[in-house]
Amino acid sequence: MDREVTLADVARLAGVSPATASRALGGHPHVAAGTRERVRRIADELSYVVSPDASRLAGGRTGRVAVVVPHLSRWYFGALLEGLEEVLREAGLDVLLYRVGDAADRQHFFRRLPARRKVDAVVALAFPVDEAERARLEEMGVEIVAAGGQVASHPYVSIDDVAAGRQAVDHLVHLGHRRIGMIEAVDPEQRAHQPEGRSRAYRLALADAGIPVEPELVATVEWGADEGAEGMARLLGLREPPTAVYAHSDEVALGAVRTLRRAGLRVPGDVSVIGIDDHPLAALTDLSTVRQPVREQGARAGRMVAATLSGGEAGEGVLLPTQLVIRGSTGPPGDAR
Amino acid sequence: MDREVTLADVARLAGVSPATASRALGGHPHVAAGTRERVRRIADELSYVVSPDASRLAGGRTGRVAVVVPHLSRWYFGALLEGLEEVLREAGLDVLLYRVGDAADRQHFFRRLPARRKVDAVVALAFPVDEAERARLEEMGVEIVAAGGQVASHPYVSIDDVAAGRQAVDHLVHLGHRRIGMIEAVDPEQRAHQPEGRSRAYRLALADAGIPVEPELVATVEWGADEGAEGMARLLGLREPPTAVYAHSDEVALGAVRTLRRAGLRVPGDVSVIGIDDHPLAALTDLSTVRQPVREQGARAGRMVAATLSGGEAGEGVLLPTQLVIRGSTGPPGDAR
DNA sequence: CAGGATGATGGAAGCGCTTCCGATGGTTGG
DNA sequence: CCAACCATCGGAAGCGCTTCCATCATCCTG
Repeated sequence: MDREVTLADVARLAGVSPATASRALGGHPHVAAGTRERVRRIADELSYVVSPDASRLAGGRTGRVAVVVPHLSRWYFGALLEGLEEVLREAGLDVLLYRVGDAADRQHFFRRLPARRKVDAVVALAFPVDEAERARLEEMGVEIVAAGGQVASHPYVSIDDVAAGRQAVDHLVHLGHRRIGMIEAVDPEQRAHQPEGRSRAYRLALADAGIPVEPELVATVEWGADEGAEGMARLLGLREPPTAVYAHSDEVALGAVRTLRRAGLRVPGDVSVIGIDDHPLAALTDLSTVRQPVREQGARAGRMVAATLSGGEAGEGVLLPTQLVIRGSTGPPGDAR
Repeated sequence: MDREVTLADVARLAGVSPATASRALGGHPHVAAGTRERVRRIADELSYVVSPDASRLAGGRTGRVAVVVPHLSRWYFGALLEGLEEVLREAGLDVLLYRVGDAADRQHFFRRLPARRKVDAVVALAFPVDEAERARLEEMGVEIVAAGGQVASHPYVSIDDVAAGRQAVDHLVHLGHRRIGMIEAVDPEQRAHQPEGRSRAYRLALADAGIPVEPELVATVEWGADEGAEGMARLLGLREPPTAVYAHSDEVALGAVRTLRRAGLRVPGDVSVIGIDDHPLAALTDLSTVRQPVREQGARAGRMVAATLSGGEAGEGVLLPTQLVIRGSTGPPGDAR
């Protein structure tokens, strides 16, 4: 079993001291250009890689980043993670995965992790980080980047939820719908006060169209397809049901569609349905939606992390564009084609 | 910023040397029971946790396990990972995530990771590990556990793919179908020679039922809903199309259903469709399937890892049971209800 | 051309832990 | 009652790296 290649090996081969070798590799100043080159070349030839453990112990970087995510089995989070992981891996950073669901998890996470200085940065995936938590991490010298959700005063990459929601609702309005319902999903595991752009978009769009907002047309459910189905049932129970429904996400919309079919109603003949995300199954089920670039958000967040850790600037927040995708689940009202 | 609690602190408080403290915490022999107790109590009070970095550097464990997974955005892998992560986190182990897709990734992974001794164990999620790779890890003292796929001669937790497939196909046979098609999905990123139990099950079930296997009734596609749709189209193009179709997984089955609907055929009136997995959307779309306990497989794998790392035995392989779930996508042939 | 400033490098300490090697003192058996 | 043992514990040496500090060799300025 061949021994590990150490810094000392590289230094010896390059004819310098370990101290200089370390500086050369770390890109520190006060190292002659020639020396730096030589050390780097030797290191490369030996395919030397610093030991994260030793480095970290001695006060350096760990080469690891924590990724915090509330769910793993939902497509959205998986795709986000996939984009992120790829970039991070290519940047030579290891990904430490933490699923943090409820409040207890959160508390535990924020108390434990930074104290052990296991990572150089944390990426919060669709995961609101509050001010106190942010301060805690900052204090410990850990960088933060958010993807799929904004963190006040921190680099993030996300979509404009309000704009996305408006694309969806405006589409329904343009089709001529006046009685538009919303199935609003809340995540029970997340803190309640999430500023819900998608819901706000609904009210804004209706207001702009001069349509009064009727509270009974808003069904609030927990996130999920079954819950979406239930929300739709609620809407169907109204004296005057909506002719179109805007769902918080595609999974919720898919649930709504099922309820409609079971009720013998045609989509979009009797009721139009639109979601948000462009989940792979949306294409399959011919669901109109607003596409957001999920993998891309993860990848961008990854690049931001890599950039800050290599000394550069992460840049400020980025909002990626969304795009209305019209499929077969939306049409003019009363169009019993 | 309060300093980290170190082993030295614990030792001092307990009135012993760091050496003894380390042994006490590590559960080594040759430590008086009383001393061990005392040290542990003090450590607990101070909520001391060993620094993985220092421990690893000094030749101990890292407290980390690598999880290798070919995909992240598919429900199956996410669910597997969710179960695994939860158990590992509770056991105090950190999860290092590696997505390893194609052959190049694999090679890179197996060459790099173990050499840097970053982890104590690796869990391969639905990821065949070949003999050479296994040997490489073993040689470096890294434990291996597989979930959702067997690894010869290593602890694993999985389902019996052949049995699951038979449950599905037998169901179609029992309903009276004689002309049964199969949409077989292969993962382009995985090595080709995966021993496909689900496909074997098809041939076995037909043989048992005395139905000749006709090659034209087997459509092989890449994994995915769209691909499933395409496979179904192929089957529909046959002179005599099948009256029932067995799909490799629910996503594939869902694609098949879409093709059938577009073709104006009723499910199950004209064609029955069954998948495997019990994907959340299967319930939603009323798809018959064979349920497998996905999260549970991940969790079990996690427990196996935790067990081996704490010195116990992981136990041999475990096959979890699957269960036929009859929904509305399967029915007797020619039942145009 | 001298004195200080600046740049490049090596020496050495030490991060927090594990473990080898001995030292110590109590046991046991002949 | 003494030698041989053994269980228990402390001392100390690193693991591989970063960084502080000291040391020279240059280089500039006046």
